Amino acid sequence: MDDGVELLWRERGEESAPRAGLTLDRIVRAGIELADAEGLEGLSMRKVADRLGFTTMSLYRHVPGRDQLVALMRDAVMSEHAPEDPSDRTDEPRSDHQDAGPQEDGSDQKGADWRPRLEALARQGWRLRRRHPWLAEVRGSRNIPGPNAVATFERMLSTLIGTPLRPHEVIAAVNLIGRFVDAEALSLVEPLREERRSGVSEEEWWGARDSLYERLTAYPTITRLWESGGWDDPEDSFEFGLRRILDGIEALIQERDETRDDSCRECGKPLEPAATGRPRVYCSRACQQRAYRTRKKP
Amino acid sequence: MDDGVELLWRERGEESAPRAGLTLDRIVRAGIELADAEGLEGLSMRKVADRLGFTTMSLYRHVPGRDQLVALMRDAVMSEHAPEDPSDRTDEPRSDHQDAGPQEDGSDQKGADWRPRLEALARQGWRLRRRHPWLAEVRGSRNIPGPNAVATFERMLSTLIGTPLRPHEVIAAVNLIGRFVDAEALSLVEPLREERRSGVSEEEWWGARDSLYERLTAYPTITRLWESGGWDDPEDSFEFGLRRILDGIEALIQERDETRDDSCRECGKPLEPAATGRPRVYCSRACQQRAYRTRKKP
DNA sequence: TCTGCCTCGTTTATGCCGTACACAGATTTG
DNA sequence: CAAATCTGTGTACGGCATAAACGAGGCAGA
Repeated sequence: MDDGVELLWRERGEESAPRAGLTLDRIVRAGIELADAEGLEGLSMRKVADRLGFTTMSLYRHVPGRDQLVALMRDAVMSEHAPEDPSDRTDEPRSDHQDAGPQEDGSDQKGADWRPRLEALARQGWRLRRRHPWLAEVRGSRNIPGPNAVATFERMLSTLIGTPLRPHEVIAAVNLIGRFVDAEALSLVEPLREERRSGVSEEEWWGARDSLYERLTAYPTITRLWESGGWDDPEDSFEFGLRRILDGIEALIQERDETRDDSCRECGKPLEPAATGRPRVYCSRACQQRAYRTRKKP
Repeated sequence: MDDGVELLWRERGEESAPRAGLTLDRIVRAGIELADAEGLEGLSMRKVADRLGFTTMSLYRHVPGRDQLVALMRDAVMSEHAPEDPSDRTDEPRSDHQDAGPQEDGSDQKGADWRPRLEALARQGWRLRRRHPWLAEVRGSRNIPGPNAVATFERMLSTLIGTPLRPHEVIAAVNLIGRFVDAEALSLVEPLREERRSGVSEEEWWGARDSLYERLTAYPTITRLWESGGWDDPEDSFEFGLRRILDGIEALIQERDETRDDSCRECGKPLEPAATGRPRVYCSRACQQRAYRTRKKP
């Protein structure tokens, strides 16, 4: 029954006992260190407790169970606003944007700068997952988002809300990016995990699989690509994928831009064009008002 | 040391003992049934053995270990060429394509039909993963591909090899699609797994998390999207994502098409344009020959 | 000062998991 | 016919999450 919502969203006050004894924070920090070093499957209640010098069961006085510990670790780690990594080509605009909230303050129209903003956020997620690869290993459809996860989500949504995309498309696009980053991160961890477990490097292991490669010569396309060096220095799969997906989203925005007039900018429902005068943008007075209010609020 | 390559690629002959006794095939089939019903984490050697009426350790006479069993299950399942599911919108062309091999037989130029072909293969993978959701749960970077996995890969590559994409781009694009299908499948399984484990439906569970939703009202973009019904009937995330990614690939192909002349069609290296006459397509006589040979071979 | 409760950590135990190893019966091979 | 090989069994180990009962210290009120 205890799902950890309260734990995740608790006020982060001063933990009263600074000296000895277990605290939630200490447990979470130990968990993060452990997972950084050994991956999520290397994270066991025993090991966390050992690292802190307590017995396994002592942890359960502070955390309901392993799953909730992981949730706490996740949110803790998301609060590290990963600083710029110079090794990233970041096309991020230097001007600092307001973190959240659409910026239809007149100066730029219809969120034209969505792409660099969204790209920067995707890269930030990517950087975070390279620092803590186990993040991508946290699976499940019932991960309660903590404050930091929600803030990131909010920020990503806000990049697209100024575009002509319909509400459910904004959400779908952001989810797509999110899943993409996670998928890339996952295929980044897996080699690490295998190397840890086996002690054999990836390259070495695959190199010892000659009997497999011999069979592959029977496939013409694979062989042809092999011979023309397609595997010699492969594309950076994150960069490649991100670009493709952003291009795809851009194409959709373009499409919506051209046919903008037939759907409400606020709720996405189709709207019949006005017979005379300026083309309509909202399907109803209610939507117009709502848009006005939200534009005004923040 | 036994990695299962031989097992995966063994000739599938008549298993000599038809009556009693354990066989690899029986074990693999039992494993598939179990995983279909209980997911990959519900697959244990004990349960497989029980289902067959043998002891746990008897399995190890036929399979080196759990991991290799899973690999065998994977390849077994990939041989089911999933028939058309009428619930899919399949834009697959009706004319049956040769399964493998580039088709530069003159009739169609530069693989213009790559998109429906690649899309059909992605959908086929998606169908397979809906039938056997545990497929997406098989993780790891050292999964030895069986004959069926390689055949699928070959077919996907062959759709793009006729395009102006460079070799490493062909590979990156196919990998992107593959990871996308897996990621979607993974987020399809997870709710199932949670429901199995907890006995509570997804909807019910999230519905009971009021205390979370209240906190969300503090985020303007989320609230705005919520109020305009963005979550009411969400986009089909597989369809949405697939379209975006294919659009992204299409954009890249377009780009390459326009600037085709500056890279070798065979090896992708940049090539200087011929001073006179017809623009060059290959960077060297060697590449030209290689292309000719591979065009001729199959 | 005594009493009862509350917090925190410990001890013990249950039931899963993969699989190493020694053994036994059957079957095949020399 | 004897030896070797194949197949299946039983037991055992070390790992995991966590349930339940227990004990020591602090602290409030009588």
